[in-house]
Amino acid sequence: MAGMGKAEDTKARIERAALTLFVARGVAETTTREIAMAASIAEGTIYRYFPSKEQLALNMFLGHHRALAEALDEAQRPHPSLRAKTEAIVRCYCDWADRDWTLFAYHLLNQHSFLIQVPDGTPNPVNVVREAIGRAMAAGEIPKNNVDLAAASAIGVVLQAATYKVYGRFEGPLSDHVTFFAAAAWAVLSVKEK
Amino acid sequence: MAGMGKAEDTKARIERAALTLFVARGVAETTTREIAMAASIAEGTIYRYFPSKEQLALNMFLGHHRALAEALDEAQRPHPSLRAKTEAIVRCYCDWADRDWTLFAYHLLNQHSFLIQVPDGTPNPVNVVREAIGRAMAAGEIPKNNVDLAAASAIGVVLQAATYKVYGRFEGPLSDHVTFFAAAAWAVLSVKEK
DNA sequence: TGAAAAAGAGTGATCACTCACTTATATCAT
DNA sequence: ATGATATAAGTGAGTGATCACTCTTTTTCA
Repeated sequence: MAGMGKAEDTKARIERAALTLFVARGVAETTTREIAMAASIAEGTIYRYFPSKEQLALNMFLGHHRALAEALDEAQRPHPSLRAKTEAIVRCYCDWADRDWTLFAYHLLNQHSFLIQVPDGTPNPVNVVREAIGRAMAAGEIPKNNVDLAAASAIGVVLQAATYKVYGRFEGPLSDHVTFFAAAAWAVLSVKEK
Repeated sequence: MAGMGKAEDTKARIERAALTLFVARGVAETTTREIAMAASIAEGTIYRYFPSKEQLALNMFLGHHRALAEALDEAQRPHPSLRAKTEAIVRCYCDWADRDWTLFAYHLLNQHSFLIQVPDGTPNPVNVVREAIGRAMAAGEIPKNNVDLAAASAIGVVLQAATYKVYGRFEGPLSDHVTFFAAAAWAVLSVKEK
């Protein structure tokens, strides 16, 4: 932990311990005592850095949510075509998953509990994809379908595979399959509804 | 509730109340007192029908899980080609979702907590799809890719759309989009990896 | 030596579950 | 039919355990 003060180190240890336990056992099922033990600190120390267990859980979710959205947006922006954007987004997403799998899995498995608490105006991974698709439909690059439906199905191609990796249905880095995911997502987007 | 004894009616009321609350607030966040109030019975009555809150939650999950798997298997069996099986499976799945949306949403949102507790040998929705895809690959009907990966991505096309309906990203019955889902899933399966 | 950080016993609230009891319903002898 | 009795269904106050969070004390270190 180079260049990290003692306090910041403690805070990071708390977050990492909480993250691991949240993924393994669920947020509600993880106690503050367990977090403290896993982080090798006292229970009270958690509250020097976070006002509550809920805020600790929410902060980590929102941090990753926003950062991922910004990364995806930067990845797709330079490319002119949706086909190229698709590949760039998929690659960026898989890289994020592989870089910090625990954080990624936490974000993936707890969307339903935190998504409603995302403040308005926060960069949003789904919106990045949705808007790129919407523009491509308007430009006639792909068939004009229901945008939300197309976005959901295309995202699902990658997201469900990631979910099954969380469940242990297969191993190895997600990035190994970037080409397949991109081709599959593109195939979905090319389908003409009805 | 035709042909339902008083006891069975009470049991059904408990299950329905629990289901609604579990979907709206989460299993861990729902108290037995709330379930009792919503079902218009006393808290103690829950324990005449279920040994614990956990078993109540697990029973409902497993019941739907097994029944869905059997329905999907019956839906795909008569069809010879994977293309036809795909359409049949997608249609069956969407019908189940539309028929009892609360139960469906409960199953969808709580897979990660219950999937590890599914007894070996239980009919499994994912396996039905996986095996159909595996046979089609062996028969040369579709390109020979990683079976788990192909299954995950194809399933994701429908499942993620269903998830976004839970989140309120769009409305109306899932069945309205059966043709699109089937075409999109088929497009994914037709992609040649690498 | 003073302020920041960490400790960990303590606290009040919550919650799943129990249990002694009441009420409703079914069974059956007269 | 009627009353007696057995069984099932339902009740809700009570209980013990748990847990997030607090507070006073102790340690660390600049």
